[in-house]
This record gives sequence, structure tokens and C-alpha cells, in this order.
Amino acid sequence: MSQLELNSELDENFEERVTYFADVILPIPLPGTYTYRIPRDLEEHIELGSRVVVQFGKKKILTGIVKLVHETVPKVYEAKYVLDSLDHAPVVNTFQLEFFAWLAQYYMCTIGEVLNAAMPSGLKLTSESLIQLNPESEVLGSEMEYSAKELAILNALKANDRLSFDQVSELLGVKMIHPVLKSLLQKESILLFEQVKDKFKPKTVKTIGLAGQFLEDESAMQLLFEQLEKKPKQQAILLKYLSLTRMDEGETKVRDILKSSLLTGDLSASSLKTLVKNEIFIEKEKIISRLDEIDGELEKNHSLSSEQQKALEEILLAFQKNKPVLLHGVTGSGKTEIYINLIQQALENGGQVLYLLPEIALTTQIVSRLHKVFGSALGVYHSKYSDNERVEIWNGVNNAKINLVAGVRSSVFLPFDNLSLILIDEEHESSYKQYEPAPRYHARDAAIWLSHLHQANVLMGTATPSVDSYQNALDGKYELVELPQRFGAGKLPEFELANILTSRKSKRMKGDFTPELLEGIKHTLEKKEQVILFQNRRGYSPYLICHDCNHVPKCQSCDVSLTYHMHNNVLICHYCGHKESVPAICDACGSTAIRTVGFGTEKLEEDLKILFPEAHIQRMDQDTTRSKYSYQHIIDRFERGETDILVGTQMLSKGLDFDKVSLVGVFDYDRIVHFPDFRSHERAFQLITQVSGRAGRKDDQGKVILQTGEPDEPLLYKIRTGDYKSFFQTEILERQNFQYPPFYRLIKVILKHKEKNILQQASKHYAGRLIGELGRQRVLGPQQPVISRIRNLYIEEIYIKIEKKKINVNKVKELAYKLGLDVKQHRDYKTLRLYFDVDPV
DNA sequence: AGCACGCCGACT
DNA sequence: GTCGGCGTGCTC
Repeated sequence: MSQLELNSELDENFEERVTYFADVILPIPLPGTYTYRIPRDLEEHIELGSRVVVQFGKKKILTGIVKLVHETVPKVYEAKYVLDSLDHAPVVNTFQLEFFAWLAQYYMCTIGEVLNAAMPSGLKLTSESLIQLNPESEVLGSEMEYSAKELAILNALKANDRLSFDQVSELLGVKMIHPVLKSLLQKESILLFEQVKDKFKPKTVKTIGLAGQFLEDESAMQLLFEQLEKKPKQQAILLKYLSLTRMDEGETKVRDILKSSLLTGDLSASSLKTLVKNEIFIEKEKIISRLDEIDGELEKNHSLSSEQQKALEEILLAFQKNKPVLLHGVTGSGKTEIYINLIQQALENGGQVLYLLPEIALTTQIVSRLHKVFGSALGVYHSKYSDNERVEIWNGVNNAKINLVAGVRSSVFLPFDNLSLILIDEEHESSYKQYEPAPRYHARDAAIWLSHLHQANVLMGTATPSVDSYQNALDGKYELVELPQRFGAGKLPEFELANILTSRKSKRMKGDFTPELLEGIKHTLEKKEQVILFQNRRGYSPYLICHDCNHVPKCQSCDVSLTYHMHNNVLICHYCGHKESVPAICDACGSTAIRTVGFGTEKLEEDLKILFPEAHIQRMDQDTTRSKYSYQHIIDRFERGETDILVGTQMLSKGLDFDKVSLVGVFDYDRIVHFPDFRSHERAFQLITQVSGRAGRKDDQGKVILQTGEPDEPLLYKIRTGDYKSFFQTEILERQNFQYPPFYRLIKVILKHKEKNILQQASKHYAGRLIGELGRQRVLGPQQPVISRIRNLYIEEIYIKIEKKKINVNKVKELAYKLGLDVKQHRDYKTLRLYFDVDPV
């Protein structure tokens, strides 16, 4: 190569030698992004949305998402290198990056917190620090002087070859292991390294196929048969294989079949092993999808009733106006059929569909219905699914294999790039709002914002619209479509009010059952029909109390009574998870007279067993539905009529249709309606309407027996007559008079500190500053929440209340945030923790 | 949020 | 004297 050419090549290289930097979002609650230098060999793999592995701090290795690639050299610090890139194509798209940033801004949290909630943990790698013996230390080893601890570690390493920090700590029985490790490192006896683990494991199956030569060569097969003549077990396997692959009928295609399908009956696994060893069969491992495959014909959708058709046309018309549509359709009006119709249209036009459902509704008939219609185009995203399954859904959406997702609130985070329809079923459900941890987002509102990004249509459906959404519809922000008829002409259930007070006075109550309800249950059972008993969960956990001194066992680090769990006889703190066994004697006075109080579904179930010993009773609550399929099993048994009485909480009210339920009993209407918060009426209307909807389908009019101490309570009349509009009119006036949403926007500020006094001072100070800026009437509190201490931190709350019109929310958010930083400057308040909950429910 | 570093009291 | 407790500050 000539001198000239060499020079020009150098020049060219020199010019190309721009260093790229990546701003990386890390899944940690810190504001902002972090800038890393992209090594040249990774340049072509790293783009917006790529997953990268970076070192953060001294030892943490994290997976982050690239938010920006640029050439600006950071001035104040030396950027570390990106260690690796994980994918060939980005796992997060630009819609998502924008969406995440919006969520962080709107809900006042860090983008890292959003990322953390968004990605299934299988896509987030974590590192584990490990140590191993330094192979070169053998030479030096003998001359070294080691302490007892050091020797213990070295000996353990000889046996184990690598140890994690936790293991070392366990080995030594000490938490402080760093000094010891440091000393060993200095002596060069050990090596320290980080192991990055990819947590996602594809699901595999073992397959068996016949080795090639037997397929091609008839005579080889002949020979094989002769060889196996004396080995009947192996021969049996070969015959089974041939019959399964139909090769005996002359088909010659190479076929791998499932190992499990071959080893049925008395065929032995060890014989097969021998066959594999002798290279007659070949065993392979095949990666398969965890997502259910659907066999057979997909179901055609049913034709719509004229009511449904009319609603559908109205919806399509409303979509033209580019506004979200609120579909107000009474229970049983057949909303699902309309959804299916819209989904089909969207999919046929090549768009993606997101169908949001509350968690409990998702495990039911709706999903199996969708499965029948849409088959493997449907992905289900549910919290009870394993993380690996979630990764598969994520990837499925990302590579366009899945175009329809039915999922819980977190499915708004999936990598859609072409959403054309978002359905939000049971729009009023408060479980769409996440409370702990941040991001405290509302999936309905987030989904509506997401729809703007994608230019997607939005349909919200419910029998009992939230006050917020209905007002939005009246304001013209949403389009309202009504579906007033019950599909199949079922009637509203008949309501009977059972007066608890009069029954109690005349001593006719049996435990918590009024004579009316008992009579009703008896009657229904005699008719061989089914009963659902509904018990509100709020504030109803059973606990222990000492008969002699009234002492109630409390959690040591939270300000709550421990909840008593009858089935395994333990006390559990529902806030921090602390568990303890039931004490034999009272901690306070030593008495043995400890009894259980409070009445949850467990207690109800026990009572029912005594009152109706013949009946099959099943309880359905958090406790009995912990595992993935337990909910489905309970429902199935009930559907098959194996259960007569189903006792449960809220989860009974969602998306379940049973034909033989003719009685619904409601226990604690009074508690629901008098719950101390401004949404209690709204919640009562929704809840009672929804559970009542479970009574009586098709031909029969069902019955609801509602136990209450005040049968004349005004809201009750509206619930009984199903008069949503009248409920709404009364409620909306209240909201206006008392300055609540939807006219005012709320931001809850949560302050925590381990010192009660300091917390109170700091909260007062913070509230004072807020009042100074916003005025007295816009700030409520500070006040102690019902649970005033969790995990040893005391809690205070402040509500910021601002008019939706006139005031710029973003300014207020900024102010609240800055004042928080300000207060934390004060040297007494440095460890104060501040959290925000925007639009709390 | 972790995690190191540093200062402090309390024990083998 | 170490061990283990926090408070404080930093992470590209």
C-alpha cells in the first residue's frame, strides 16, 4: 500500500471516529437518565429502545433502555462504557418511550419507576456478585497468613468453586463480609466477578425422531426389526412410534414426536433411552411457546340484536369524531358481542387491539370466549401468569405475532406500535388505579393518553359509569352511547330489604343472618337453585381480642391489628407481610380467653356450614384464590352446580354469568355506603348494582336480599330501581358543592418519617408552604391516615385540591415537587420521604 | 433504591 | 479494640 493511500485511510478513520453516547433509563427510582459511552463494536446494535447492560455504581450491573443516542461528550463526569447490548432489535419502541415519559411526568414519579413497572422482570437482568479462588494463588498460598474467617471462606471455595455474597455472609454468620473479602482480594487469593443472569427461560419439550438411515432405507428398517426381535420392550416403542407417525401407512416424512406422547401405557423410559443411546432414535429439545395453542375451528361471532347493532353503529359514528366513547350498557346487555365485533374490524384492518379488564374479570368466561373467536392472535396478560409467560406476550406483541391483548392495567405498557382500538371494560373499576408502588397510574386514563399517541379509538364500557367519566361524557369530552335493554329480556332482580335493627331487637338474628335471608337461602336451596352471598372486604378482616383486657395483637412495625387467618391459624400483617403464630395467652395480661372478632368470608362460611349442614358451600376471596387456577376451579365447580352457596368478596361481582343463581345476599350495605370518603356513594351504587346483576338470568327474575339497618337510606331506592341518572344527578351536585372531582383535581402528598414528631413538624411546614402559594382552601391536612404507620415509618397525608379550569396542574405539580426538595434541605428533615399520588382513588 | 463510607456506642 | 447501628451522599 502506498504512502498516499495509507494516509487517506487514516484520515477517513479519523473522521469516522465519532464516539456515540447513550442516555439510558435505568429501572431505579432516580430522576433522569444516565449517559454511557458506546463501544465501537456495539455501535450498530444500539439504538433507541435497545436493552443495554451497564454498570451502575461500584458493583451493580443493570439492564437499561436506551432513550437517546448522541455525540455530546459529558463534561462533568467520565462516562462509563456500555458493557453489552442484549438484543438485535429494540424491545421498547418510540411510542413507549414517549408514553413512559408522559406517565412519569403526569404521575410525578421517575421514569425508572415507570420502566420498572412496565417491563416484565424477565427482561430486566440483575447481577449477582460472586467470588471464586484465584487459580494463581496456589503458588503463593502456603506462605500466606489467614485469619480464621478467611480460611473458612477459602475452604468453602475449594468445595464449591464459587460463592455469592449472601452465601459468604451465611457461612460466617456475619453481615459485614466486605473487610474479609477485601483482605482476601489484596492477598490475591480470590477473584471477584459479577454474573449476569438472563432470567427468561424458554419452555422446551423433548421430542423423539427416528434416525435418518432408517427413513431412507427400507432394508435398514427391516434389519432393525430383526435386531429388536429379542427385545420386545424396545420393539414395542418402535411400533408405537411408527403408528403415531403413520409411517406404517407409507408416509415418509421425517417426524419428530413428543417424547411424552411416546411413553404412554407400559412403555418404558429406560428402553427408549437405550434406543437413543444406540442411535436408532434421536432425542431433541424443542423450544415451544407457553401460550396456549388453539386447535380446531374458530368460532364465528353471533349476530347482533337490533339494540346491539344500533349501539355498534353509534359507536362507529362516535369514533369518527376522534373521541373516546363511553358505552353505558346495563348488566347483561351484551357488551361483549359488540366488543368482539369491533375487535374483528380492527384486526382485519391490520391494527392492534388492547382490551383492558380488571384483574378479576380476566380469569373468566370473557377470556375463553375471546379465545374461541380469536385463537392464537390473542395474548392474555395477567398478574397470575408467570414472568416467563409475560415475556412471551411482550415479545409476541413486539414481533407482531400477537395483535390482540386482553390484560390487566399493566398491559398498557406492552410494545404496541400500531394500536387501533383500546377497549376498557368495567371502566369504573378502581383497581385500574395502582397505589403501591409508584407509578401510581390509572390504566384507564393512561390508556386514553396512549390512544392519542397511536390515533386509536377508545371504547369504555360499564353498567355503572364512574362519575368522572359520565361527567366527561356530558361535557362532550367523551361520546356517550347507551344500551338500555337487558339482552335476552331478563328483568332487573327483585329487591328485598331485611332490617337488621328490628331483627336484632326481637332477637331473631342468627349470627349475622336476618331471618329473611335465612328463609331466602332455605327456599332457594329447596328449589335446587344457587345462592351468592356478598360480603364487602373493606375494613372486615378478622382479628384476635383478649376477652379479659381487650388487648388486640398488633403488628410490631405497622399501626394495624394483625389479621387472623383461620385456615392455617396464623396472624398476618396485611401491610408488611409480617407473620406470627397465634398466641396461647394474651401478651398483655396473660389470660387464655382469646377469641376471634370481625367477620370475614371465613366466618360466614363457618356459620353457614352450621346453619345449612346439607349444602355445599364454597368461599371465594384473596385467601382461596391465591394460585393461578384456583379462581377458575371455584367458578367451574359453581357452574357445574357442585356448589350451592358461594360466599365471597368483590370478586364475585365481575363478569360472571351463572344461569342457576336466583338469590344474591348482601351483608353490609351500611358499611359500604357510610365508608368515610367522598366516593362512598359512587362505590355503593356500583358494587350493589354489579352484585345484583348476578341474580337471575334469562327466564327467571332473580332476587336480592339486602341486609341493612336503615332501609330508608335514599341511595338505596336508586339502586333498587337501577336509576343511574338520578344517582348521578344527586352525586354530581355533592361533588360540586364540596369541591371534589370531577370538578377539582386532587393530588395526595404522602409524607413518611420514622420519628413521629419530626414528621408532624415537617408536614405542617410543608402544608404551610403550600398554603402560602396556593391559598388555604386548596390545601387539606396534614392528617394521619387510618393506618398511621407502616414498616416503622409514620405517615401523614396532605391533599392538594385544585380547580380543573383556571389552574395549571403542571405548575402545581412542579411547585409541590420543588417545595418538597426545599423542605428536605432543612437539616432535621433530611430523611423525610415524600411521595405523590395524582388523582387518588 | 442500594450501597459505601464514616462516625458512634456497646459488647465479645 | 471489633461489630453493627445509622446518617449522608452518590450513582453516568
